[in-house]
Amino acid sequence: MNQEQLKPDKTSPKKPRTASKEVRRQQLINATIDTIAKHGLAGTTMTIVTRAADLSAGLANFHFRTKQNLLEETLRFLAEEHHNQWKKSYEKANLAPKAKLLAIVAAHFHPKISNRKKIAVWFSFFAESTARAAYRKLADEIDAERRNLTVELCRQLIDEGGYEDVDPVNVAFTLEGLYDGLWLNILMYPGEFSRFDMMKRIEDYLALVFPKHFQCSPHSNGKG
Amino acid sequence: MNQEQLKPDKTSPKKPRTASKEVRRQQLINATIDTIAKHGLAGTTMTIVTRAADLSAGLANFHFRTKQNLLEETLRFLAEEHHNQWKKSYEKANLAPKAKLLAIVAAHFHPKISNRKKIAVWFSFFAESTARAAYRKLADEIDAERRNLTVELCRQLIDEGGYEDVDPVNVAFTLEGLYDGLWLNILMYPGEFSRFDMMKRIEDYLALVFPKHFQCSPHSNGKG
Amino acid sequence: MNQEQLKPDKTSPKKPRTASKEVRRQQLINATIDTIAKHGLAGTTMTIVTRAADLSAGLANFHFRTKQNLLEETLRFLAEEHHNQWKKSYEKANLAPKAKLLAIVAAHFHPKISNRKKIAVWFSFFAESTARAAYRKLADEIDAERRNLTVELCRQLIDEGGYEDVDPVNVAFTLEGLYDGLWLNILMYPGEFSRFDMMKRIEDYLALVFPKHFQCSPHSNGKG
Amino acid sequence: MNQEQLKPDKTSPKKPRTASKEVRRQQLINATIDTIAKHGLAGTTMTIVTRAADLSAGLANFHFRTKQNLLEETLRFLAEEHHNQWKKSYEKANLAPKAKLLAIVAAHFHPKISNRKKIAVWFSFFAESTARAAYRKLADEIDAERRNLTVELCRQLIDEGGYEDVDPVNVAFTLEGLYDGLWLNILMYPGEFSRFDMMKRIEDYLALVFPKHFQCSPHSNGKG
DNA sequence: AATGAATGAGACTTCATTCAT
DNA sequence: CATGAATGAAGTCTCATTCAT
Repeated sequence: MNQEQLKPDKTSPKKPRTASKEVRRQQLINATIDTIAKHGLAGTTMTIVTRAADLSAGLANFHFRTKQNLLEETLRFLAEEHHNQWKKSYEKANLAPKAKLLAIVAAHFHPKISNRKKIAVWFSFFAESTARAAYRKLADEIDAERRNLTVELCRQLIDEGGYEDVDPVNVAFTLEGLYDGLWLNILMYPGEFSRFDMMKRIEDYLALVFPKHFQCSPHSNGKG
Repeated sequence: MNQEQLKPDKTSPKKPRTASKEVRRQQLINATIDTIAKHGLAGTTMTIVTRAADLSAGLANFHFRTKQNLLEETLRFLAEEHHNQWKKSYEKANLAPKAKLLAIVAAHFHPKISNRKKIAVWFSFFAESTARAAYRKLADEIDAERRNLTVELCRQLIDEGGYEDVDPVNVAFTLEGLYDGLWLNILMYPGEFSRFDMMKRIEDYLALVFPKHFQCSPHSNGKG
Repeated sequence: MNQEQLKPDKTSPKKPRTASKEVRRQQLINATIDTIAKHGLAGTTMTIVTRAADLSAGLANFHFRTKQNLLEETLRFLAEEHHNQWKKSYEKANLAPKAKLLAIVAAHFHPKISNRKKIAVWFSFFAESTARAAYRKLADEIDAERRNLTVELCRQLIDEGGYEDVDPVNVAFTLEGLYDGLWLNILMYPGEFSRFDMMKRIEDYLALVFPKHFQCSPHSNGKG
Repeated sequence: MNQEQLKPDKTSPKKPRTASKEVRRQQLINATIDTIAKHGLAGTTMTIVTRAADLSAGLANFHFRTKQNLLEETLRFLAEEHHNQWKKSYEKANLAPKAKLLAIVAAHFHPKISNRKKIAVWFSFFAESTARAAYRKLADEIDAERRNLTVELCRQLIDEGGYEDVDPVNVAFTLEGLYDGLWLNILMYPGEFSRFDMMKRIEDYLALVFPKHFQCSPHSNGKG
């Protein structure tokens, strides 16, 4: 995994005492993700983060100035990683609307994006969003762009399939709700759901809305 | 609202110096909910909570022993309140499966249950559930009971309507995912969604799955 | 044991809700002794004491005004109990000096006086005597009277036996030192020494000083 | 005295902001000894200790983690200091048993070891030993080693002098009792006894037990 | 670029004492 | 005489941040 490579090998006799600004920043952000996932946002202290990064307390301050800033940069990193993930698949030219929609769904449940650790971090920030407007603003921006695209793709599917009664906005919001709800399942019931269970559940919903484009998959026990 | 009545009027010359254990506990739990909603779990201190309850710092310790215990009791209160809400409607005898299912949905979005303040608290606990097993256990228990009932109701609807391809377990989990995802919307986009928008979205989904029982509602802009 | 009788039977359905001032005071003093022995002076709180006495927090305040006062009264009780013990035996008329001296020794190691619980309390007060002059004053007074008597008795023994080289003051101080040192042994090595071991050790010393009056007892393993 | 040198001069414009771990630890341990002697164990707070050390409150936690740990390390320091003191004199090769025994006695009453301040600390820990097993264990270990040596030395003296009726174990325990009892005298009657008074009293006892080895010193008033 | 001792504000908690009942 | 909820000062400990090295 990415952050593991960056973390210096503890068994090696020496670790390099200097590294580039970017390497250190990423090292600390990865350690922050690990720590929030393990101890929760309330249990995340600079000491734990810097120890997880195998760096000194002073260095975190040097690179991020304040704890609050480190947290915000961590959220920004996750947001950008997420954004890049779906943007990359989505922008492959010549994809049909159906394939583009599925690309967004797949990105959402890609293991790099939707592992339990990162979901834990997302929900920590969601939970604090009432208290900290900065978090909500950040989360808002990426959601809005993706949702608008989803609305557009649904419109195209409606055109293609002639689904007269379907409201594209409604479908897009329901999809967004499903994304988050299923993520929460991954968080709360660790080990019970695979990414494929989740994607299947989304596709089953799409099959109901757009039956000419998507097929309802065969029964399963719903637990993967 | 309840906690407002309990909070003594600060302008009155005297407040009663003693009250029953139950009154004080509820007063503190209500103040805890207010505080988490306003400051987040990480920003919730005993000082803020007790000041919000207009009580002394020592009293919280007297009634709840530790902060952690107060938080857990607050979560338990919310869980029980939620549980009572849907159980009450659900148990009205002679209700058809469709009506029972709708009763559960309505309970989930009842203003007493799903106002922004309480949802903020729920998500705070969800976020910490990785770090604190006690939270997950509590949330688990109420979810499981309701989900099992939903599976059973779906099974009855399938029997009644002959929906051969519908997997009741799958539907139940998707519904649960939707509940949480829509709650998150209420949290993240305050003021944009009414409880009726949310319920309509659920019913639209049910209309797709069980078309003989539920009607898809007419178009809307999805924003309430 | 004394304090056990005073402590109401917890299994009885009712305890008398009122009792005389003296009974309650003694109940609380006994509970204080138990608590200091068990938790140390630093770990002794009014809550623990009153719970041990099976009484309410307010009552201790009613009877003793402050915690400090309760502690001092407890020390005074022990001091008086100790004083009465040796005074009673000592004052039996017609006792010879040797018998009187032995009476004082026996009183010091009487099970009512020198059980591990009470010794623990004594040393707690000794330890704080630097910080709290009141404790030292109290302990001083009883010690001085007894030591003066010991000096007088030694003088009489010296007269009787013609021990020319013996300094009665020196012997008295050494005896006092031995009393305390042996008490400390009882405290530090619970279960290893009986009162008879202790008294024998004192008598061995007296046999060395006053060989015509006391006999050195036969060898033992020194552990009782 | 040692701790005075370590304490920076408050009137100097600057004190060094950093020092080695060992220096700070010793500075805090010395301040702890001063504080216990002055305020008693129950009156010893971290605030008082750190102020006495002229250091910040947080630093004590940084170096000792908890108050309890600081107290235990303080006791350990005293125990080791004591142990080193008698071990050093004792191990001087070619000393006769008599000289070795006197070396142990002298170490016990050496001003570095048996000043009133440190004795106050010792008795504070003795008093709490019922409540805190850790204290007793620590005190036990050093006592046992020294007492065993004393037994051995007595045995050698008995051989040399042919004291048939003397039980070496008994003498050793009596000596230990005397040590502690005389220490308590130093604590309770400050200014009344010199170390020489104490040592003389021990030697008088030894002269009674081993008359061929030790001489009873001439009379004194027993008060130094 | 990096360390880690040091600070101090503020968190949680304890506990002697008060007081309405 | 008795209770026990309530207070609030003071205690221990945490932790983001600073700074000399």
